[in-house]
Amino acid sequence: MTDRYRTPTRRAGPELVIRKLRHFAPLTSADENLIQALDDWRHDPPGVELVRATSQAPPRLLIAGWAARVRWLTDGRRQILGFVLPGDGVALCRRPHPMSLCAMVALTPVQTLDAAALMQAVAIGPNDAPLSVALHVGAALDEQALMDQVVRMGRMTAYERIAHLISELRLRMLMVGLGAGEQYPFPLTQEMLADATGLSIVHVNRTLQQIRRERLIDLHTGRLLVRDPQMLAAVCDFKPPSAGAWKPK
Amino acid sequence: MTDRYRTPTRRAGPELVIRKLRHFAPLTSADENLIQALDDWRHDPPGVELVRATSQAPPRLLIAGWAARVRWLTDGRRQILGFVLPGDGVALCRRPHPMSLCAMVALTPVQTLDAAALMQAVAIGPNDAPLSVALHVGAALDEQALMDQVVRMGRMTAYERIAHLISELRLRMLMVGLGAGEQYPFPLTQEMLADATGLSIVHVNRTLQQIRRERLIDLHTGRLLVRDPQMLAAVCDFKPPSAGAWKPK
DNA sequence: CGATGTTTTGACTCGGTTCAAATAAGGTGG
DNA sequence: CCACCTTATTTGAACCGAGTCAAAACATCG
Repeated sequence: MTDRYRTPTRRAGPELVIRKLRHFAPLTSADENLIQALDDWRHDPPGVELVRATSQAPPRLLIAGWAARVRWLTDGRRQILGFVLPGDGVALCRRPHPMSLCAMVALTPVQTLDAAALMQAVAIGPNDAPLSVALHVGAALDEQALMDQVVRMGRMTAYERIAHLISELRLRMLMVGLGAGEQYPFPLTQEMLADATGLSIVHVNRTLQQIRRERLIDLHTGRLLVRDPQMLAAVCDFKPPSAGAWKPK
Repeated sequence: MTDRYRTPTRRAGPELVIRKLRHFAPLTSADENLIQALDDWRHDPPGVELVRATSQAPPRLLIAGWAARVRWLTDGRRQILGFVLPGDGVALCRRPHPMSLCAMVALTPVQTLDAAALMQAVAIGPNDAPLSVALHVGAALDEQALMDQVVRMGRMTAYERIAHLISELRLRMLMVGLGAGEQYPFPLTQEMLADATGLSIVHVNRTLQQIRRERLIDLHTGRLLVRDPQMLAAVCDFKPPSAGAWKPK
């Protein structure tokens, strides 16, 4: 695999996180400095279990590369519960609890940053401090995403599921400032999409072709071009997480 | 509808909650008294929105009757995200956040109890107080249930989905002491089961018949008899929420 | 250049949906 | 207690969305 997903420099990485959290609360410059100052980097190759389902993992931030939250059935079937994008947390849960709720696996080469100092600061400060609020809103959005995942697989057609998932990923990338001009990095294989949408690989392939044929998206070699974001959202009843949760720019 | 689901007396209701939380942490008698002392009751008929998706609701405890967390697509399709059983929380989320994440609807006549005093006590006390821990574990289990829901609909057959869902509900009822001798209240219609499992009503019906034919369960007029809990769990790879989260009796 | 993983295509099958109608169960009012 | 209404369950038959199997075409990388 190329190092296409390892691009962020020392400064650009934390910048992603700040950009995301600023959507949720007006960070103080102290907050931003705190995030900029994180420096315990770590690189992992694809396939690595960043979080094990059974044990508790230390909190980190994903700075570059993609990961997925995953569950396996004993017979080998795999279900992806959600994707983890740059700027998202890894084991950032604030519940004081010995068990992490599911495994997280790197899908590409991945860079993470230790976030213990961040969580420490939040734990000490008041519950309504901007940083704390921002993290809570982020956690709420994660939960919303999990609910969207349920609705997709419970009540949507293959076509809608994929359009909806892509709409979600697009919005999340937009929020952290990844991609420009409706062009985004998209390192997912069709197998990963299948495991995330509850479809077979073959059917994902055919459905993608249909969406492409209808000129809603373009998808080649790790790059996604969303030709018609509005139509893409319309065909699958995609609605950005409800008003009030965060204010888009 | 009968008043089959309105049975708990003034004392038996809170008892359910205590029984549940005791699985998660050794409550102090002060904790238990606090719960017993809650007394702002409320009764609602089936169909009532206990929580609206858009606004924030005050925290309550469900004491009698069943509810469901629900999402609607604009064309009317409905998805049930999970069921809420006696002893469970209603809007018990501890995130200080203006948005509730999805609607909750009463499926039967329902009794709830105001839990503001409970949340207040927890907010004041330390984070590792037993009561606080218990609520956190409860929240973690809720999240696990949501993940199970994803796996069911993403990667399981109709037969497995229903067996798995019933296994989950059985375990949760066991935990609060509802039902005895493998016989449990079961107020769900096949339409509700369909909306929860992502299947059609007709197919739920046929699948239930198959499970009955195989003598795993018996299901009549609001009562569930689990004839073979182990086999029921085995056929769908059901595993109780991972060890450490709570210790079954 | 071969080796490996990913995407694509075709043909066939099947699990689950849909539509429509019959039957059963509960709830209500006389 | 019966007649009636409504809602829930059950059945049958036709259909279709998505899965499976197998092989070909592409990419990417060492």
